[in-house]
Order: sequence, then C-alpha cells, then structure tokens
Amino acid sequence: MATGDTSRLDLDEGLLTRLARLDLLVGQALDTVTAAAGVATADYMVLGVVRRSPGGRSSPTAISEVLGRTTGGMTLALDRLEGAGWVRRLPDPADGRRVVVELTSAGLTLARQVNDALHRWERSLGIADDSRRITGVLDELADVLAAHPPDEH
Amino acid sequence: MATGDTSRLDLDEGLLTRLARLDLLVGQALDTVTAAAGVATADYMVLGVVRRSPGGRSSPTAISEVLGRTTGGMTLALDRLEGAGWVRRLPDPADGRRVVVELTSAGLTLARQVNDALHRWERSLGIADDSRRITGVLDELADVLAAHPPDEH
DNA sequence: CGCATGTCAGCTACACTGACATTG
DNA sequence: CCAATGTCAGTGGAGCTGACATGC
Repeated sequence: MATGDTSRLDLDEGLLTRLARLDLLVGQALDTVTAAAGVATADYMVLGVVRRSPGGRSSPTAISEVLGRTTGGMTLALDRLEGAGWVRRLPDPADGRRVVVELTSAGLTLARQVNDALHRWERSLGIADDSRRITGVLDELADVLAAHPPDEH
Repeated sequence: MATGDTSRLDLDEGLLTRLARLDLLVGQALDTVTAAAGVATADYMVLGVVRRSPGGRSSPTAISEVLGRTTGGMTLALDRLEGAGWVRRLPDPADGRRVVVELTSAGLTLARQVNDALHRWERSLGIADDSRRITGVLDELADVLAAHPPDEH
C-alpha cells in the first residue's frame, strides 16, 4: 500500500471531513500493521470478530453481518483463512445447517500478535492521558452513526 | 453494499477497537450516500480532493498522494471520471510533463449534491451542540495518527 | 411447504506492478 | 544523463450475485 500525505485531505468543512480523513489514516495504519504480520486487514477483522465472539466461536452468517459483507464473500474469506491454518470450520451439532467457526491456535497467536502490535503503536501515540476523553467521543459518535444510518436517497 | 449490524464489532478493548468500528460505520455511510448519487466512494474522494485543491485544480500525482494510491491507479480512476464527464484533463502550459485535473460543471454539481446529502445526514444526527468538542477530538486524533505512522515491523 | 444456512461458479470492480514515452 | 510525470498493458486479489443443496 502506498502511504500518502493525508494531511491535505479536505473534502469540506464538516464532520465528514474529519471522519473521511480519519478513515484513511486508520485504514493505512491497520494495513501496515496487518501486512507486517502477513494477513490482510479484511481477514484480520474476521479473526478479530471470531475471537471476541461468545466462546470464541461464531458462524459465517454472523460474521458477515457484523462486518457488512455477504455470506458468499464470507465463504471465500473463510476458505482463505482455513487454508492458512488460522480458523477451523466445525459442524454445529445442534443444527445441521450451521457451521461453527473458531480460531486455531495459530490463528489465535496471529490475532494476538497483531493486537499487541496495535497496542504498542497506540501507546507510542502518547495520548494515554486523554484516552478516556477520546474513546468517549469515539464511542458516542459510533453509537450515533449506528443509530442513524443515512437515507437511501 | 450489505449494511451489517456493526454494533457487535469488538476487536479488542483499546483505541483501535473504536477506530475500526468507526471506520466501518463511516465507510458504510459514505457508500450509501455516494451510491445514491451514482458514484463510488473512492471516486467521490477524487472529486473532493480536486474541488478543494487550490484553484479547483490538481494533478494525478498530487491526488494519488493525498489518497494514498498509486499514479497508475489514478490514471484509471481519472479515465473513469473523465468518461463520466465529471473531470477534465488539460495540459499544463508551464510543464509539459504535467496534467491539470479540474472538475467539469457536471462534476461540481455532483460533488455538491453528495456534499449536501452528507451535510443533511450530519445534521440529522443531532449532535450539533457537541460538534466543537467532537471535531476537536477528531482533528487531534488525525493529527497524531498522521504524525506517528506505525512501524513496518 | 417455506425459511434459513452455507457453498459454489461466474462475474465484475478496482487497484497494483513494471515498462515505457515524454519533458524538465 | 538523470529525475519527474503520466500512461498503458497485464495481473491478481477480493467481494458480489444468483443458483443451489441441505436441514429446520
């Protein structure tokens, strides 16, 4: 990924300006860290969702809903992750239609490795003192965005 | 684009959790609004960069740097936008290697239309009172991220 | 039967890489 | 000659759509 000078991104004066700029920066940071671990950001997100799901297990449909993708695309992503030895698919004993997805130990190691790198980076930002204030605003904002999706027209 | 239930995205406990979740929500919101206007988010970003550049003009290299893409990819994006009648490429009279990119009036109309829709949505969020506090945090955060890119290892 | 879950094949969008022409 | 700019052809990864098999 090319790392650009995002300091000049300025679509307009409002909230969206900031969010778009942040979006870009966060995406680049995630790409850098995940790429160093040998995994794509999109795939790492899948690992993260599975890891944080109840019991460390999830299902293709549930994952795709959380990440806003289709189940068809998720099949592909899981094939990739399974091929890399990071996740395992098991039949759900309670429902024959379902598949249980869980991390292998290699997958868990990888997810932790990326997580640690992200935390290290986060600490290097030197904003620990403000972290409560910052995360508060981010949570607030995310909640509002989730509650008010834009109109379709 | 499938719009998922991002309320459950929770990669881990830190700043990155929030940023990743926000990333997803912002991406979905931008996709929804730009799609309604018949333009891809990535392409709209190009229009936005050109519009906000000095004199409403930019160059392929400059745009690709701001957006963190390659010049090769930008050639393609500009072909697309030019084909749609939204931008114009002109030779730079001062430097024969360069190309000046500017919006057509249709492109400007489109960019404004998307912008207005985004502003309308922003207003519907009902956070006008907090906007100073929120944008302050976002700016602060973006500046810090831009100043401290993660290590390559 | 109707609905839900997951997979698969085919397709399409898109951005990247590397080589190249042109100009400063 | 060397650096910068932009383009082009070729490539590849990724996700989507629509049809399908299976189980509730």
